[in-house]
Amino acid sequence: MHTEPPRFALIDGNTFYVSCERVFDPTLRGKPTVVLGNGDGCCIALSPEAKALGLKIGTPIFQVPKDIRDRVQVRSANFALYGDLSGRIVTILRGLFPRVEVYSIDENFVDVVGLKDPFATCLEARERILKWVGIPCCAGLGSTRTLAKAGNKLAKDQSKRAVNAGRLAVFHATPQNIDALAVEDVWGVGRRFAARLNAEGVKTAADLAALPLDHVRARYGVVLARTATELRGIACGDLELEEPDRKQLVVSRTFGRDVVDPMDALATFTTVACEKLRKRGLAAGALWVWLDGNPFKGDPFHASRAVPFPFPTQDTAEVLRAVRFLAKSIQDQANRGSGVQAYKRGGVGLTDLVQAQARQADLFFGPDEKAERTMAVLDKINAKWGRGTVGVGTVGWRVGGARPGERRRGSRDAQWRPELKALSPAYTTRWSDLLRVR
DNA sequence: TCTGGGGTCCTAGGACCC
DNA sequence: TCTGGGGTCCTAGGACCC
Repeated sequence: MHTEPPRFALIDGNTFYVSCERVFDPTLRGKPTVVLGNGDGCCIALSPEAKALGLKIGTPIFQVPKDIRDRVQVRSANFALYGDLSGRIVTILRGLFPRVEVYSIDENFVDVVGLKDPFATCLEARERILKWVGIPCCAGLGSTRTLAKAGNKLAKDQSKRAVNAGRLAVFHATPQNIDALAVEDVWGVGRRFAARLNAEGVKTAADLAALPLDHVRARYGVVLARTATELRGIACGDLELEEPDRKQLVVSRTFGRDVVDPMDALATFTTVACEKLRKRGLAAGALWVWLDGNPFKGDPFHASRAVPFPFPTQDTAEVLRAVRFLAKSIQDQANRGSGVQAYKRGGVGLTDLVQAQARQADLFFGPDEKAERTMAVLDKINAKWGRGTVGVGTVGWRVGGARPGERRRGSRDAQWRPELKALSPAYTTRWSDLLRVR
């Protein structure tokens, strides 16, 4: 076991989505608050007060007893807002630390090597983020990223319910002080591994670190062996400063109700997927499309189709043609029996992604340059005037830019778009939603 | 005739993350 | 009535090739 000075810190926002909602709606502070996922379905974020009422992440809100539901504040997920606040936090961290790895929407790893007092700098980061963005954070320090993660969790535990968390919001984890951390709370240990580890008497992070590495390797694989090694203070990975290129890109949704004609939904997913693709400078070598029945009504229907493109493409129109073809094939198969199949979920996946610049044209196939220039213009217009201002084909467009949950009356997309009843304004990313100060 | 053995690619499933 | 979405990596087994 080594006790090294900290090399990394993990800084993250406490119950991030809830905290974001509270920045612009202070009436939520101190009240049990939940943020719901797509279609106002499941709880995806809970304030501590909501957790205290017994609510759990992932629970469908309609299953929560009414007397409890009446006591919680509910918001629909507002990812435009969360993403924007997340970016502001990253900017603050870049001003304090030499290297920052954006790990997720609410977590950042930073490099603390060479800082005079890493603990104090983490406290400073916490202060600035609280004051300038309004989000309370915790920080974990460690000589490996896994230990920094562990420290973050321990900081959360020890600062819970403290009115002014202060120094308690930062914790330096070492191989010697992680016995209070349950093994299921270790980064890299999920439900399955936790159950198996518990069964062999491994209850804490310290127990896992003490397990012989070849045993971990043989029973659980190389990934968990790395985790165990990192808990001992031996780093197996550094910060990842460059986001690696995506290998696949998926857009899928549960529909607001069962729909018989899923094409409008799939066309919308295709449009969004291709926009993301071009934004990243990638092209898709293959496509897959899938449709599901409603498992909650006992319909296990699932079918998918895939097709490669002759040449990796960025062209929404080309992808859309292929999506229509595959969807029709699924529907034909589904309707061959008795009755008409209805769908509750569907998705579009782009795979075999490559850098668009690096595509090799051959004698027979190359990029459709005219189509791709058209797409570039389309992206520019949508960037300026809002997503969905212009598009390809018959997708349900909306002038001025649509937000999730906004329906066009009488349009076909009203069939599948879930209605969001409690979406907060896009305070920071939409001029018309700016807060007014009287 | 020799029916072995090693390499590679693909896919499906399982595990994890947020 | 209402049931989240988007990723990665590893491994085992089969197909295929030489």
